[in-house]
Amino acid sequence: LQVNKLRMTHQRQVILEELRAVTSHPTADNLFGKVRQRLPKISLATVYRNLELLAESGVILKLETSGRQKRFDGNPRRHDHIRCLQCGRVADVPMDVIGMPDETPPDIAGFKVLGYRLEFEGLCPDCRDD
Amino acid sequence: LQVNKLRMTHQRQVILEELRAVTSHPTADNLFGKVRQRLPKISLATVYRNLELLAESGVILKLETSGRQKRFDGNPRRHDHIRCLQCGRVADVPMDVIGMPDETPPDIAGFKVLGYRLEFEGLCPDCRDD
DNA sequence: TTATTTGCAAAAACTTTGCTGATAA
DNA sequence: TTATCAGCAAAGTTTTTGCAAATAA
Repeated sequence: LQVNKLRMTHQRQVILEELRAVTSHPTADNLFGKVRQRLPKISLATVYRNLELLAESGVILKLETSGRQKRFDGNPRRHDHIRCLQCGRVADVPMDVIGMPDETPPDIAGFKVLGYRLEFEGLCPDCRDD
Repeated sequence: LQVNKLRMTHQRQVILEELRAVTSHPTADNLFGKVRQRLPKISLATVYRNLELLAESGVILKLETSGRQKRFDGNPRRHDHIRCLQCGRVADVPMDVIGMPDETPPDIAGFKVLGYRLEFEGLCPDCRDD
């Protein structure tokens, strides 16, 4: 990677690998659990710090979803998510599904608009009953 | 109000009034500060509990915005928000500004789609520099 | 009268931080 | 060699909960 001033430590490497190995948008704690299987001595603080740094560097994505804990995505490209109202699970929205404002106004309510965050909500395959 | 099984206690009344008196989308703690000026003995727990109950009843809106603390809106009608990346301030997006697809697909990635949350981000009038 | 609600205090849940020894480059 | 990083432990921040007394209906 070598982004910014980031050193590629073993821990950082493993965290990144584990995050990229799943599409479940894990929380810091989820990831801690996985990483710990490979690095039993790693601390939760290291996981938090690395996720934060990697997100700042644009290597990964920090999802500011609804719900208690933040979730992380190994794919830093801009894309939307859908969250299960029942179990909290998060999935990617295929990028061709929706058409967001192609012409987002440059100003809204006096704000200079820089972007937007679109999060769908619904019931995941396991939780939907129909 | 008399929604659900909710009793209209004095505290609940004041919390609701204070929330409706502003358009700043206050956090529970913000509101606690305002309410406390009228009810010095009220506890933060009461504010949290009431906001939760009022949101469940659909009387107010609980915004699951990005950022640390949740914010509340006295207006329960569906509308979008814009958040300042600098100071965290939240404002309403006038409802005619954007055109979200009214024909949201009923299914995305196997999920049954029930709704969506759209949050713009940018710089508020005080924080923008241009 | 009684199911809700309150205040208080404590706990829980999640995240950040200070410090010291370790290490990638 | 040295700026960055790790582990540990402690603290910080936000939210939730248990309980006994108070109260709206």
